[in-house]
Amino acid sequence: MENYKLASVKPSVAEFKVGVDNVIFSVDTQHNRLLILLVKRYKEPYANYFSLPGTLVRVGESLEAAADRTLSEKIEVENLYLEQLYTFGEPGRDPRDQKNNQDQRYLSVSYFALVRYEDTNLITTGNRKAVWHLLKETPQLAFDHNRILDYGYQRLRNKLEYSPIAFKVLPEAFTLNDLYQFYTTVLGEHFSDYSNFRARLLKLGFLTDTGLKVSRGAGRPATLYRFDEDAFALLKDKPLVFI
Amino acid sequence: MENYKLASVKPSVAEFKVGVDNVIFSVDTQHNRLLILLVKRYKEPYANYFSLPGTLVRVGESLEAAADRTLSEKIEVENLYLEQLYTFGEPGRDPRDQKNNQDQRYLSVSYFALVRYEDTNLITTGNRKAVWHLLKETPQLAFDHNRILDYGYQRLRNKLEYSPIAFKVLPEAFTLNDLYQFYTTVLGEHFSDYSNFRARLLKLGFLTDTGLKVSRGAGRPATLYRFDEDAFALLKDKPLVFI
DNA sequence: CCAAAAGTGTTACAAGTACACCCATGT
DNA sequence: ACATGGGTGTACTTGTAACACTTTTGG
Repeated sequence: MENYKLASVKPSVAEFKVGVDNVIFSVDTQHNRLLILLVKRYKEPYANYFSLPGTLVRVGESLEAAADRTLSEKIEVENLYLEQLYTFGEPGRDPRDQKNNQDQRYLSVSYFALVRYEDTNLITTGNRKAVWHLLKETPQLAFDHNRILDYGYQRLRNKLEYSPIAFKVLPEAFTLNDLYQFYTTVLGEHFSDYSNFRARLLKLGFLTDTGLKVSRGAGRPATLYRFDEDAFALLKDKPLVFI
Repeated sequence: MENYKLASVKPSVAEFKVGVDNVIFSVDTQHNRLLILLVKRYKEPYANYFSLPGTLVRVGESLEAAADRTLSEKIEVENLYLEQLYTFGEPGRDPRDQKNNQDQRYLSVSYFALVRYEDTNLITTGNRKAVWHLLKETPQLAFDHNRILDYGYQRLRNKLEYSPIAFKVLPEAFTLNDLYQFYTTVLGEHFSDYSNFRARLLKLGFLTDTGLKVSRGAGRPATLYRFDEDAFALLKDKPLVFI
């Protein structure tokens, strides 16, 4: 209302560039390590800091396409899960906001991704090569990326408990122990008793026995299971907790 | 990589205006009606269509501040819950994307709000006055706002099941029936047996008896309860389902 | 034969579901 | 007194948590 009294004080609309920043997780099941993809910045601001892989959205490009592009520029991966995370946009979150142009703002739409570690191929050419980092040893990141990462990690844990994203990222055939290790590395050692985890998962009925067995050194060979999309679809309405 | 071969084909970064669109819900407990706040557009594009209340983010303004501003321009409300919903930004989602300027994009960061119906005061001056609509009878909205609304409604239902937002929006003192009605109008008639709902809520221990009773016509007077923040804080880690 | 890994079973308890029933008030 | 809305109790089923146990392999 009061904005229209004087044309000269009518507040002006901000101009934005929109960045997409990706929180890309991967689980190295062999070594029980939860990994996060980071890139080292080579120019200001925050030169020599690590940051989340990101890019500015281009003309004619959708947000998700920008997220996908970042992924494919850094790693070659076939199997992944991708979803939007959160949008950060306070004035001043990017130092470039202040610099030359008072009206130029930078907004970050963050995306969350979980990729299959085994068939991930890091692209090491170019001057912004990406590397896997242990999540536990994440350094101080550029911009507000530590905050974005925290948010992404929270989402990862929630998603794992309430939806079947693990199966997008495990091998086609996997043992129940593989699955358990996967959950353990993300959610921590004591998220559930193995025996109860087994029982719950098998009772749900969307894991089908492939008939194949795999032997890992000594001990009884493990049954290989496969995720059955169709069987899962039948229960998609009900809670489904893996705790 | 290939972007650097020819400077002339280097893809260019898009310029954005950022809009904030609000999905504002309110529950009229007296009449068991779930309401959504809409405004009628008076100019192109989509003149005379209803749309979600929104605004463009101004210089120096945060996203959440813009959401708050929209709320306070349309309604006067003291008690509310507000959180970010999702960001929509495909090229072409706003007809203005194409129009004059090929590079100008419009991005929408949507916010979800739940406000207390009783102390809400619609501002009816100005040419974009807001009105409550029955959610069930939502008309076709401008832009992609029906999609945003659907997304917001989903979030409302989830939030109600897993977090105590209802108490931000109910009167200070309320009966268990008020609470039950609230849940019923949002989640549908058969979301839970009243007796079991009562038992579950009371067992959780964050509803404290005010000692006051209220009589609604015939029948036994109902106990007024109050939400105890501190008692609730103690259980904030564990699931908490109101189903 | 024994250690290691996989897989099964048991038991005690907590929570969820569907009811039937009792209580306090206005007319 | 009885209809009306508020509130309690119970019996049954299901889920959870902790743990002991059996099976099948390699060395």
